[in-house]
Amino acid sequence: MTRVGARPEEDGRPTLEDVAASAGVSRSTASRALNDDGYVSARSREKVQVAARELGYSPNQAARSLVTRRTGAVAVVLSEPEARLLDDPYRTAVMRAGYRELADIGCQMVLIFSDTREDLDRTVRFLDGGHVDGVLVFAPHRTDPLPKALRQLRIPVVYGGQAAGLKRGVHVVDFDNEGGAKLAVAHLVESGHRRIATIAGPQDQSAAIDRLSGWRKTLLDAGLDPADLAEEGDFTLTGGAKAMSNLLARRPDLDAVFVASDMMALGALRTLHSAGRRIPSDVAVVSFDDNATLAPEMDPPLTSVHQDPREQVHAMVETLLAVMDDRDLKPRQRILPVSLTHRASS
Amino acid sequence: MTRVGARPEEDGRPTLEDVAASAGVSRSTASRALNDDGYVSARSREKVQVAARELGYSPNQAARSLVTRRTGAVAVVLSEPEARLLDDPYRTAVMRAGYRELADIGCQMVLIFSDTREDLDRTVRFLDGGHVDGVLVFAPHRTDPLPKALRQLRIPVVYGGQAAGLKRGVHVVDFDNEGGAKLAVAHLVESGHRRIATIAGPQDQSAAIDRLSGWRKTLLDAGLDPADLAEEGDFTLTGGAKAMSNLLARRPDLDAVFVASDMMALGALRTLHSAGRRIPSDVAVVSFDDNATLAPEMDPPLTSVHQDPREQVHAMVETLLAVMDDRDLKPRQRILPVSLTHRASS
DNA sequence: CCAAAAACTGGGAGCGCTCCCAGGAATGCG
DNA sequence: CGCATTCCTGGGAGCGCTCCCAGTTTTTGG
Repeated sequence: MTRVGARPEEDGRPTLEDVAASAGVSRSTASRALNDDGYVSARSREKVQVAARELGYSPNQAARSLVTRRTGAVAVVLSEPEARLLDDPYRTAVMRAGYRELADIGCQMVLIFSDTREDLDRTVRFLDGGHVDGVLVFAPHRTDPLPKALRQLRIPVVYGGQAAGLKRGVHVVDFDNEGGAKLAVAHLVESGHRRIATIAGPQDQSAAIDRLSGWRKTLLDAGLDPADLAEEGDFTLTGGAKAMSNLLARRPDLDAVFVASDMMALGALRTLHSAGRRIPSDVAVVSFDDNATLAPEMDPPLTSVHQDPREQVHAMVETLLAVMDDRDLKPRQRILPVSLTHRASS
Repeated sequence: MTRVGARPEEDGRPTLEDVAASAGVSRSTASRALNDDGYVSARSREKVQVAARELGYSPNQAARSLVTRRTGAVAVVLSEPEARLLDDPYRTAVMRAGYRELADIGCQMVLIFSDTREDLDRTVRFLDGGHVDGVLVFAPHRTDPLPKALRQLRIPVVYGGQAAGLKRGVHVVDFDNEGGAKLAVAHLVESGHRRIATIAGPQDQSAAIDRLSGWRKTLLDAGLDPADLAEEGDFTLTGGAKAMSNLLARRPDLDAVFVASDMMALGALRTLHSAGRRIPSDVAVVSFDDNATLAPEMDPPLTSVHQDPREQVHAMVETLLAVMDDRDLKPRQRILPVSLTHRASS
């Protein structure tokens, strides 16, 4: 067996020891040079960096995290039935935002879809296995068993939106859903509308519940009657379309509708168009999400309650870092403000 | 300092040594029992399992992968400009499918969005850092510098769709884009249509190019003239709508259109509706993707060329496993067949 | 010019695991 | 009953890294 060179040839991956040898310094010095901490002379640092580049060195993460007890990875868990997820542009935006925000702090995102019962076990096992330093969880459904299962975790967890069944003791970053709905409906009231319907989201989700209650409260405050004017959708396009036709059938006289998501609004618009209603003159429409690729692109462009996924994830990461810094930080509940983006549909 | 118990209390995480001690066996035996390999007596195995459960033991993955040289993770890289990605339901489906398929073989998916120039460096560094055992790459754009950069990787890579600028030497699983387009257009020809337009995808992507050429070839074979009947979209809803109105302006006499994606078809339908054309009697529409949450839900439901993301990812994972098994497997180019799903739009 | 401080270096220990190997216990068979 | 075979066990080495510490060199300043 003829083998050229020393260790690096063994399996193609040079180790820190190889770099050190090639640079003519010790492993310790090489480590200090590459992580630049501690005292290293400019000469040594230079030599080490050159050697590392020449050998194509990249540190073995497993070895590093074995001793540092840090993985440099954060999990983002999306707990939602499959079909929903595909349809929900807000979730897509969240993934993207998660990736960016975590990259900004030098962390890798590990995306986890948790849906079925067996997913739950696997998810918990994974998260508890030391693969990641922290977890961001989106589990909108109130009956979701995941949040309870996550209590046993030994790593920091931050929730995006209310965590099912865990009022206290967890870190949450949510949007002001009720406030946003009030904003939207108040705007419709001020514009002179009197028969303001709503297409609500599924009432097993806090966000949907809060948006519905915001609508109801604002109507009552304005002395308007909400009876017969609410219909529940499922946050999908077809769900929105169906809810809209139900509403039209029941209350053909409605003059405005507050829709709890952009996607459902897309469906509602389709129904309104084929029913020959003009927007906003016959029926004004205001929705919720203000998704960048949906709301402004519709016909007509939608007035929508603006919530920025990036902002939410940013706040979540901020909280996560705080918890990693101080393990028994007292639970933080942050409610982010929302605003109304005014467009042609109202 | 009063401290109860032994090591486990130190930082809350019991080690294999702790489990072994608690079970009254050696570390080696405990390891064998938990990974069930080698010889372990039923008695020992039982004791170890009980101890592990009681202590809430979960193995330290860093330590394990340090010695096994396996991480149990596979990266899925999506290289695409931000805006595109949000809009593209096929990509969402790919993420989901990737998660499922990888979970099935006991691997964790690490999702990576690579978009900007700096992403590229970070991505390569990460992939080469030993975080993952293999990579699945979706880089549809021909000018994308990523595939070239990935050549230096020391771990297996499999591409979904043609890899930019790398004809040979890489593993690819693609769909038969040209064949699918031919299927679609042939169907329109057989139904008696003669002025068959197309809304193509961006011509910097292989898939889009192949679909366009499939359309062209089929027309020529049928003795039809493709002149003035092709318009380029960008795979988005609004892009599809715009392309459709351009086509209508140029060729008001068109009687069918082959659209290169469901999303663009959604836009095209909108334009056709507001132009008062009836579907399929005035204009027949056939699209590409057959996305489960789009094609069947449209008005009318779309005839579409069916390609299953799950099938593609499955084949990619299969290939990946083969390469991990045999590092210098000769490059595999798999082309998956597609079929036509017939619905009301044609 | 010399002691103290600061700057720098290398070796050793050890993170928690798997794998190899030597040795002991149980079992088989002539 | 003796010996080979299978079964089972524990100890040791070592994966590649970081951190600690002791030792050496350089710089500082009275």
